Amino acid sequence: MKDRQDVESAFARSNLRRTSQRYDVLSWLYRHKRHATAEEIFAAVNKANPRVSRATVYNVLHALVEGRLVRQLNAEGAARYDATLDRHHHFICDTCGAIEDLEWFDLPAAILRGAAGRRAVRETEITLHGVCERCGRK
Amino acid sequence: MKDRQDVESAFARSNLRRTSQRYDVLSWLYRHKRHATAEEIFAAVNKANPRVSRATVYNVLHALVEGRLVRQLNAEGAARYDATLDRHHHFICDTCGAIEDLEWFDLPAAILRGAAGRRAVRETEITLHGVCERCGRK
DNA sequence: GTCCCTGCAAACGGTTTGCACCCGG
DNA sequence: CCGGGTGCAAACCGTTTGCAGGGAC
Repeated sequence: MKDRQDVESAFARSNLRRTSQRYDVLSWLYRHKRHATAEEIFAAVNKANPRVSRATVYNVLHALVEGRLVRQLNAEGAARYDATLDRHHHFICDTCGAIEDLEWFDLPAAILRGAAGRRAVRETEITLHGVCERCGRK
Repeated sequence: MKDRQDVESAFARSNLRRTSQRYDVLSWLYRHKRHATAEEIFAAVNKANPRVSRATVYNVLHALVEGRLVRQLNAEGAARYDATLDRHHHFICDTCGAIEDLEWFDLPAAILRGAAGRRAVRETEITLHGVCERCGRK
């Protein structure tokens, strides 16, 4: 099963201690939808394995973000988490609040260089805001 | 004095009822640094005019965002607010957490169109993450 | 064996709410 | 005068913390 290998190799790559709770959270993120809140993750993972507490889900998410296995997205209300299997940007609907993924594209290098000046850029985050297809049809 | 005119004309443009609390908040945003949290705004405005309560600052900020006079930035922890006198992007330092403004630049139209598909885009938000000049020098 | 991780519950910070009063149009 | 805006305090929700016990390496 592919998921399991992905999770194990992610731990191997990352120098993070592999605990069952970390395994459960990361594997859930690989298997489920992006943009989940910590609370959603806690509910799902704790249901499957009650040996995972709320505080630990928060701890684990921080560790995974720190180890670059998971990406944190600051939205209104609660933070949202994505396993970083592939890079992508986001679209947020003004009307219904849905967060949709957009395929990855690069900011042209010349523009990026001009904008960044002397700062060292690690990541470019692009979020489009507007009206999603579903809301636009009404 | 220029500020006052800006604030008044912003209310005229926006169809928002002009109350003294709204005036105080918007005028403070015009006169002070960007990226202030609601709490910072409350502290400053309430000090100058105790007739402004915390709840009202939150109400007012929502109304101003709704009326497009102010932009809301979702960062870690608390939301941050900018009066939208000019458009700009942001840089957030991984090390010290500072939020710096970047001059406005457009995402090339062809790229934007490709990314958006059929969605109606109202705004493009670009946030660069990395290490700021000050932290990079250490 | 050591240190880091975990579980629990209490605390915390930012934000929202309910309701009576007030003021702008 | 009407309807939306305001002040206050309590409630709420997402998140963090302190500490005792447990598991990874």
